Amino acid sequence: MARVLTPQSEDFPRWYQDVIAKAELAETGPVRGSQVIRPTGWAIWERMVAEVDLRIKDADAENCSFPLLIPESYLKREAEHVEGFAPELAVVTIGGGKELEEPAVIRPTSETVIGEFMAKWIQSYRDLPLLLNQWANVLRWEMRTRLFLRSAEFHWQEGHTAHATREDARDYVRRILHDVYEDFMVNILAIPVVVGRKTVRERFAGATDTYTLEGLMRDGKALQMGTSHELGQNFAKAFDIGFLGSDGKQHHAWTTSWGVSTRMVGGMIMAHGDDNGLRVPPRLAPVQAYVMVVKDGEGVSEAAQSIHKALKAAGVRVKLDTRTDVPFGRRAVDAELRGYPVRIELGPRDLKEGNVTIVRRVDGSKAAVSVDAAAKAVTDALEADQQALYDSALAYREAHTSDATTLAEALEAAQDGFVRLPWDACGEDGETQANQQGVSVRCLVRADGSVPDSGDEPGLIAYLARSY
RNA sequence: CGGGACGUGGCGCAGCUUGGUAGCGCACCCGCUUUGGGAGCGGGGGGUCGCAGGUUCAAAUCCUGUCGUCCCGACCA
Repeated sequence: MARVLTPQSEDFPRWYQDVIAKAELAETGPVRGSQVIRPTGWAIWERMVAEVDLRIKDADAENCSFPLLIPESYLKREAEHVEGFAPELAVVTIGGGKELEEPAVIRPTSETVIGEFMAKWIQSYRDLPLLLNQWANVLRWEMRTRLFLRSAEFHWQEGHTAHATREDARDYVRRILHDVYEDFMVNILAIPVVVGRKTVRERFAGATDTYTLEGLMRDGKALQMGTSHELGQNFAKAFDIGFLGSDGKQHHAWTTSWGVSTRMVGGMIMAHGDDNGLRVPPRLAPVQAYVMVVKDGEGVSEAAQSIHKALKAAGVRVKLDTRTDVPFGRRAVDAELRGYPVRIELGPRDLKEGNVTIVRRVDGSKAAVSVDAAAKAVTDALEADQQALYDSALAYREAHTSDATTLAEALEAAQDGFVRLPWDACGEDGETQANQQGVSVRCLVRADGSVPDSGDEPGLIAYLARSY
């Protein structure tokens, strides 16, 4: 078999770029840091959107749309927020050929505009909670960019909510963290995640508490797959989001924000991909089954049509390929690069025996199955391989997670995956030292693995790793 | 922002040292033969060499300026 991609073991970043190019997922745009997402890549993102959106709605948040441009003055109202974002803002100063009275910032995130409007819409405790979400693109002028993982412009969903009490805000942030994000990542993306709390240093600009979901990529580096923040009353005070309580007194609301982005596409690629290309988890895959006519003749295309129909009827997302003028090898390699979970090959040779060949992307296995049993075999394979991908990602993570008792030990082990180190043995000074060596504290968890309410709880465990 | 490199058909590159008006691989188009792991042969289309200026009879090649991109570092939900 001809070598299509740079092997992961030879040069992982190169492999990553190769897959994205060869599978035609995306390429860089004309302006620095911008990216063009091609149909194959966008289809994967659309599936992510569909699944995450379902869960967001189950959490009772409603979708809406806020403007791309934000008055510059809004950003300045929350001190830490401006400080955090100022260096990466793009600002519009001219409109219609005239200098604008007030420059408009292209949104890097929308806490500020949404806060402004929440203030208008909330009068009473009866208006709370207010649960909003928007699917949007945002812009951050990043110094160094990589397709999907860190692009200047990227697509995401950003949820913004306001609550009457701190407890309610906290509960909601946790609900999003677990019921929306963790559930999606584990059950659809098939990526195990460490769910925890960010240290003060890694906290979102303007938040009081930041939570994260960290995945481990196949090169031993961690990737933040999503975050959820408690903003306390910081934004409520800056934007005057107030309400009259049942006690007849005026209060500031407690707000939250949370998001996942196109970065997850990069995470899916790096958590599951192998030297033959993508391995897209079946439940996520825009194309789950790829029906391929190997060669014409002897009723082959009729059989292909009927299998295509049967699979569709069984609820499988299926693509039919009858391009017999394109060589077999090219089509097989393309299907593997794109990570279609199951390929059904039909040719006169198999059909003579009443069979088709079923090829599974996860383990590369090939099996002859009778035409009648094909649909069932495909749905069974999809289910089994969803689990198989999760199991292998979990096994990889377990094999690349170690325990350390001292910082020095941890820094050594962090060269190849996660290290668990008692937070007491690390601390903020240790975190600074780790950062200097390219290692960061990804998050803090309790000894039982649950998410801490505060960074000051005794007995916390820090997860350290190199990261994207 | 500090250090390094590079801009030549769609992509990847050679040519530049020793100026003479552009070449290779892939991709693309046509034809025939092929098709169970990126097919073979033959034919063909497409670039004025990032941009501007200069030297020269003559510039992709030399000089100056300029713009852009990439890599390393710093920076970074």
